[in-house]
Amino acid sequence: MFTMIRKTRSHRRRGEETQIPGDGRDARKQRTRRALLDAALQLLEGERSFSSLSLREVTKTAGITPAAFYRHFSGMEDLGHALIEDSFASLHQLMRQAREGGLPATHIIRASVTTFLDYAGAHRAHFRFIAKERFSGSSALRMAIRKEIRLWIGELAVDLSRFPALGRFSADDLQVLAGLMVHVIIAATELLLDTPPTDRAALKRIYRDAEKQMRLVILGAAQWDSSRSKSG
Amino acid sequence: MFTMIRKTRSHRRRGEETQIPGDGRDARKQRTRRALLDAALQLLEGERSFSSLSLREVTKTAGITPAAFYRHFSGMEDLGHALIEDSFASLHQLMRQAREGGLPATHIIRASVTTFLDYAGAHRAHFRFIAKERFSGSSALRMAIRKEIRLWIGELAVDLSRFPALGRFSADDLQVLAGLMVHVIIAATELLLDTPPTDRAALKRIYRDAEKQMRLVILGAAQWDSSRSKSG
DNA sequence: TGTACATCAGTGAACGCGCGTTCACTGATGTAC
DNA sequence: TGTACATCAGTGAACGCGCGTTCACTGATGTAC
Repeated sequence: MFTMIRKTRSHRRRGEETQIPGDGRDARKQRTRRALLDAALQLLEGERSFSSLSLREVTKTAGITPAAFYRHFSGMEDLGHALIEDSFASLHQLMRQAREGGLPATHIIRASVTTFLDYAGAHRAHFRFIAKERFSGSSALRMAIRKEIRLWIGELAVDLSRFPALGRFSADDLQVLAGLMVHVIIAATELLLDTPPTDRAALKRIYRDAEKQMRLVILGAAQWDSSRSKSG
Repeated sequence: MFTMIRKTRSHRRRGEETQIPGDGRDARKQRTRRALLDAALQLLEGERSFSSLSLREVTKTAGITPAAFYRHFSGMEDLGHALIEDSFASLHQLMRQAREGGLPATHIIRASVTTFLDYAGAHRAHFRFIAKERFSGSSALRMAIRKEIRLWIGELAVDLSRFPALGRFSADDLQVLAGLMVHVIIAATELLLDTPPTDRAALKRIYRDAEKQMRLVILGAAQWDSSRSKSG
């Protein structure tokens, strides 16, 4: 009841000039939450896997006491799910940009591969977390990640269906094709994350090989005939 | 000096009829070592990742005291490396069989995919361990796994070079093609490991889709021209 | 505007627990002769 | 073959440590009037 009223942000009606903007109780809390997420990502940058992180070291890294953790998350599993949301929000943003901004019709393969790998390189911590937890996380975490990847494949399949050249593809086979493309990108991303950003030559090779593989897949797609495939 | 002499297995010269075969001190030790490896694999069957296993629970599962662990491994990291050896020995055996036994010239794609996925399904514990540690293991473990995968891709590239149809491929591009094929198989294997062996329909779909992807890749390869590719 | 009260993010101490590693030991197995 | 001695896989107790979680608390921020 009264908590509802409390939530209406009526503070900062006065003294606005002396108060640091966004430094209310809510803002502070959000900042601490962010600090916890960032602390976990930071600890994951190295060798460690999420399941080996302790609640105490995350709070220590974030600069709060262990008990305060529970003001934000019910436990480490909860924080893990928040990290997945965080990481895929990153990916969704990229997809939206690519769809709205529109990639060049020519060199569309190179542009797609480059766009994605650049983005992954710029969000290493998030993508590294996803790569690590995709197989070794808890069942719930793994399922959440797989759901997001399936979603991604589905969206790509829809995008692909708009290409006249792929008219011969059944809906089923479009999913298979999209799955293959996404896995080429995932494999390249995983390679990218294991390469120091300073090793320009290695990075270049990863980009080039991913592009070649994508081109090879598309060459195959151009020859594909769903009616000749067993269940397409 | 004398330890060399000791190692010559001169025991069981007498009393052979009462002694259980293979029950000497060495044999017992090997059996305990095996029990430790199996205990770790068993604990990894579920949600757990290797880095979250404790030395104590591995020894408990294996039925020995924690201190006895050190008679076999210097620590958990050491046991991890033994598990990788163990797991890839499994894979090498399959590769040798496939190369010697020879796959049918017709339906070779289906046969390859089926052979591999059947094998992975029959060695779930080993392949699950590899899938989990490929990204979330310690740096040394990850490197060991990547080395094995690179080796596998290299061997496949050599096998592929023998196909006259792939004559137009540069050595570089053969590696890229082999890499793509191996990744199709890895992606399917990872999907397989997350599917209960009882779900026949889901398994069938994984086999079918992997086969389609492989066919698509080969269709693309047939159209490929290395001389038209930037650096091939 | 000023005051009295409510909220609640973060504190610090405490708890019982499983951890990795060490150590002196036991007793079955193996070796020398 | 029998005996005396050596080896060493496995034991069980002990250690100090970081863990997750709980609790009563503090004090800055927010609200009511």
